[in-house]
Formats: sequence, structure tokens, C-alpha cells
Amino acid sequence: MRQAIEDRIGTSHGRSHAPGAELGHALLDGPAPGQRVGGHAVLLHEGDPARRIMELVEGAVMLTKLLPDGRRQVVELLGPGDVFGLACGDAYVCSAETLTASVVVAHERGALERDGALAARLLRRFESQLCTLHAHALVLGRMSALERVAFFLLRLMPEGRQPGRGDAPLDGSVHIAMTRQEIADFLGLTLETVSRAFSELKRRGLVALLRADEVRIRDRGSMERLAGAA
Amino acid sequence: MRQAIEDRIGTSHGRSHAPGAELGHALLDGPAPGQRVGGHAVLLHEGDPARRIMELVEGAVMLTKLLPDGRRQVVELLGPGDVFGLACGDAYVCSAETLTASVVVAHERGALERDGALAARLLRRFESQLCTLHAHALVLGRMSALERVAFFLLRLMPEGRQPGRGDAPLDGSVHIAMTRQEIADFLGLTLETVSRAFSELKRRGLVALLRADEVRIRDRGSMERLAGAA
DNA sequence: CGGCCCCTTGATTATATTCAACCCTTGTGG
DNA sequence: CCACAAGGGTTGAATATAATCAAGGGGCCG
Repeated sequence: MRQAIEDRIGTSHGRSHAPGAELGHALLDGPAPGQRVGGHAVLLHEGDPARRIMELVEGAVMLTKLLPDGRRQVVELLGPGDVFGLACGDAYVCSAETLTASVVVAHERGALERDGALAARLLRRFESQLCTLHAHALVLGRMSALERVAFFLLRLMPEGRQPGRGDAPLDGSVHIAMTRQEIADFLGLTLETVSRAFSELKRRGLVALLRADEVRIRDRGSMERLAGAA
Repeated sequence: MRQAIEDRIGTSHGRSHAPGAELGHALLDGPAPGQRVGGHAVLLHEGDPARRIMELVEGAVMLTKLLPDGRRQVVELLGPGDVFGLACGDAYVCSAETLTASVVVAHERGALERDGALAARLLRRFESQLCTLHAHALVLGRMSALERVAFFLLRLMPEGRQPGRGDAPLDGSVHIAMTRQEIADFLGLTLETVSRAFSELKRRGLVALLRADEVRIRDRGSMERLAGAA
């Protein structure tokens, strides 16, 4: 299963790396300021020795953790500016996988001591990511399935969303770059429950499902009430 | 409800603050390097303007978030060295309440720019707290009630626990400074379910319940298997 | 056109919640 | 010193919610 994902790395964006090489190694070798990678590429493996810390410049990445029996949790969804590749001790605590084509920069961990500007930037970003995780703990611990999915959709399309951006196709719809299974792993549900929640939100007229991966929020107020906007 | 908690502040440790004053104000005024506070004292309120950032020197603190309808989630349990009082924008994202008598230092947020050593310390600590939150997301999203409680108990009594410390009464037992409701709010369960899980762990011989708030782990291996030790 | 992957929906079952009663400990006041 | 009240904890029975098991329906690519 681990191999199956890695197989996709070299091919998913058209350029081939050394066969069998992990993307982590490719990044390790390149001194490039920003490494471009395709979608569905595994960047890090939970448990691997943690030599570097990563900044996402562009794109979307998910961080995942596994239980020994295979249950998976997507612990964080990252966007531009977010940081990953954290370690407690000397191993990565999460796997990292791109959702869409992305640009990533990697820093040697030692650079944190020397580069004050980098450290300051990471500090600010860590604070922001901690806040997001706090909110997510509330979602996972205390919200119903419908509430979780509403929360997820609002998160994809923040309030002050300017129309006409590249990822927003004209109207107010969003492309969801995750499968139902990935959404379920993010929200602590099963894929069937996520699917039912989408249908229920549609039935209630809160969202429109243009396609399975194209959603439009019809009634933001009700969605926010569901998601418990504080 | 908010008042009910604050009522306890002035009295819980014998010394009285100014009547009606919040502990946050007491901390604000004192230039003391370490402010001593009693147990069950509210240090911060979610939503209040975030002027300072706090370090826990000694004791135990829990961070909580509320939904509009009153559902509560304990998002983090803090020990010595941990940092709290985070903000996204200009408001605290969590309330903070002591579980036991504690010592806290508060820093003006501006100090982060000036004090490089402080920033470096917080950066390291943020990384550690992010890792803990990642692990907790896995617990909240993917573990059964029994597994969650096992995880909680292991967390209270880490592996390399040296005997004879102040908080370990001779044998390998731990005092739990939280009610069943607080544990439930931490694990995303109800207090009844937590109680049943304790009973089940006892029935299986994995733990001994000396008292409701005094637990001893009898079979660490089985507990770790339950909690999915990676 | 066919196969594959993902998504949706239905029926059944498992798990945790809710509602309710009772118990134990602790602290207080007669 | 005992009785009692209050707060937390435990346990049982009924219920709700999401998981599981199972079948069928697109859309997309070869």
C-alpha cells in the first residue's frame, strides 16, 4: 500500500525522477529554493528520520497519521505558507502528501538556529497552525457528521473569497481536491457518512453539488450556524 | 456558568484576590517573573483580546473551546514548559484553566520580536505541542472509547516514570486531577462512557482503581497495544 | 466500448449517548 | 460524633448516531 502511492510520484507530473527514489530524496539533493511536485505525491513518511523542515509555497498538502491496524487520520490540511515536517525526537510525526501540484522549500533543521528571519516566520506560522488544530479538535470531539461536513466546506471557501481567482470557476463554487475517503479521514468519519452528509446538505438547500468534486454554498448563514461559527 | 467558575478563583487556594477580579487581570498587573495561582482558576477566556502569551512554569493547565450551544472540548493539556494564550487575529482562541496549583509567566506579545531567546524557546515548544495535537487528532478521529481512555492514562504516566517523585505516591499510581466530565471533554466522549471505560479496563486487569482519582497501570503492554503505540 | 474508480444509497448492526437511579466520599453543622 | 447534604462517580435500560455490509450508478480513460 505504501508502495502503491510512491509508484505514482515519478509519473504524476510528467517528469520522471530516478526510478524508485522517494520525493524526499529528490528534495534532499536539490539546493533549489522551490521544488515543484505533482499532485498525490508522498513528500514524507511518518517515522522516517527528520532531517529537514518544509514550507509549502504553493498548492495543497495533507498530513496523515496511521494506527497499526491501518486506520488513518488526516491531521492537517495545509495551504501556501504552512509548515510541515515536524518531529518529536528525531522522526517525522506525520506523513505528508500533496493534494494538488505544489511548490515546497526544505530547510535543514540546523538553519533554524542561524536564520532568525526563518525562525520568526515559522513561529508565526506555528501559532496559526496551532489555532487551526485547536479548532479541529473541537470538530473531531464534539460535532455531528453534518456539522463536520459543513465546517469542512466553509473552510474550503472562506468568507472573504474574492471571485475570479484561478481556483474559483467564475461562480462561487469550489473544486474539492480530495476523495470522499480523504475527507472522511480528515473529519473522523467514514466515506459513506460523508457522502450522506453532502446529500443531506443538498436536500436542505444549503449547498449545490455541481459535480461530486464541485460544490457551491447556497446558504452561508445556515452553514455557519451548523458549523458553530463562534 | 462562567461566573460559577470564577467564583472559585479567589478561594480555592486560601489567598483572596480582589473580589470579582479575574485572574488574568492579576497577572496583567504583576511584573512578577512567575505568578503563582491556585487550582481551578480561569486564566484566560476564549475571545478576549490577546495581549500576552503565557508560559506554564509549574503545574497543569487545560485549554478549552466552547460551541455556542455549550458543548465543550478540552483541546490541550499542558504541563511545565508549555505555552498558551495563542491568538488568530487579536483574540484568544481558547480559554485556559488550571487543574492544579501552578506557576505562570506572561510575556507581552511584542517581546517576541525583541527577545530572540524567548522566540527560540517558544518555537521549540510550539513544535512539540503541534506534534501532541497531531496525535490527539488521531485519538479523537479514529479511536474507540476504550482506546481513548487507555491513551489518556498512558499519557498521564509516561514510560520512563521515575518512582518516588512528589506526584507519585510510592507505588506506580497517578493522581488524576480531572473529573470524569473533564476527561470526557478531552477525549470527545460523555462522562458515562469514560466511567464505563475505566470499569472495563479494571475488569480486564489492565489498571487498578485505588480511588476514582487514583489509578495504577497493571499491564502496560496491553495498554499500549490498545492505545496504538506507533 | 469496456473497465476502473469513485460516489451514492439502502438495510442492518455496533457503538456511544441519553435518561435515570443509586452509591460513595467528603465536608459541614447540629 | 453522627447525620446529612452536595458533588462526583457508577451502573442499567432505552435510544440515537454513525459504522458496516452490500448493491448499483456515473464519469473518465484506455
